Amino acid sequence: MTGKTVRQRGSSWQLEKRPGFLIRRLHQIHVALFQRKCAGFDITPLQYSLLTALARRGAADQTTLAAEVMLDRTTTTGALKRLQSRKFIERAVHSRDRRAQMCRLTRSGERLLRKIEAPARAAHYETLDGLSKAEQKRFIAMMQKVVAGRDRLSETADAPD
Amino acid sequence: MTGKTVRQRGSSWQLEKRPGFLIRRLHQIHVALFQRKCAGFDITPLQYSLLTALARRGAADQTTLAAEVMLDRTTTTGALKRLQSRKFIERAVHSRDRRAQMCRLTRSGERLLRKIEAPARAAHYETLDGLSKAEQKRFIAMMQKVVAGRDRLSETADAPD
DNA sequence: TCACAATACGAAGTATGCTTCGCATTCCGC
DNA sequence: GCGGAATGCGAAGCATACTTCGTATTGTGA
Repeated sequence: MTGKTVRQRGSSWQLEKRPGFLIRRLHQIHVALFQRKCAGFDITPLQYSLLTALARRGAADQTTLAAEVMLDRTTTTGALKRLQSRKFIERAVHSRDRRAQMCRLTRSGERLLRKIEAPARAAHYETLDGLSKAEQKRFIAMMQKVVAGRDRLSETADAPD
Repeated sequence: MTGKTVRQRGSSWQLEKRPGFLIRRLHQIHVALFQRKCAGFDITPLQYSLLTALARRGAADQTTLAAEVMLDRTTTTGALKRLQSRKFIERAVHSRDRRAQMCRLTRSGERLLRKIEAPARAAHYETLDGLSKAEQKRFIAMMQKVVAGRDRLSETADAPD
């Protein structure tokens, strides 16, 4: 109270210019948009990613799926359980490796995936509304560039400080 | 099993090209990097945003802070409580409006903010490693463009489908 | 074969982030 | 000054997301 507060010195930089802050906002916007566009289905972006990965692979254990969508195993398991409880996927112990839970789409899951594709795609691209088509392309390319090379979870530049 | 699965038809598009997926990865990368760079302080990006906002304002009620960092009230309250429990901020009922909780930095919070600024800034910019300086500038500008106009939470294009 | 490493999970704990509901207080029109 | 609207919070519930620790199973080398 008596002393001078820290407030906004020359060295501070605006919240709205920090990459991390903007990224969080983008994420927030995308999730909200996805929920809106896919309202009737009650599916989250993560669940959609998992269903997609499962469709591509046909069947897979949870660790493989986690790697596919770039998530840790625990979070992945939680989402898969929720999908299972809604009968979109089946989970069963692998026949030859009883440690593993093999997952696959149910008919219902396949149907869902077909119906949700259009609105999901719309949500993904509407997130970048405000950018021109050309800018969107550049933006996506840049994101891929940033993400490239950081394939492993938490592997974010092992260089020393 | 008997029928054909959904797997990867012409209309499906790769996980790694979806804006939303890439944004989630960026967010993930930034958070991990922030934790690494600011390891000794045990502060999250959100907490850092709140401390910054508080420093700028001097003191503020929770709703104002939530708007400042673009978060819903409940999440903000949770983070503020954690900051309070670690004595980085004080929370007290407003003298003239007993509904409101006024927050302000403690000395300890001010000290923390000064010490954490450099590594935090480094984390924000290292997130965009892989892009040249010029690209980083364009990237940030594009993010601001996307975010602009969606000021309110969940306000993600009120246009009809 | 038998100890040991690697693997696939699960449980628990913490933090973020949202929604809906409800309470207390304040403000505002009359 | 009084009744209802608006405001600031809190609680509960769900989903994401990470870490650490423990357990069961498999594979491997001596």
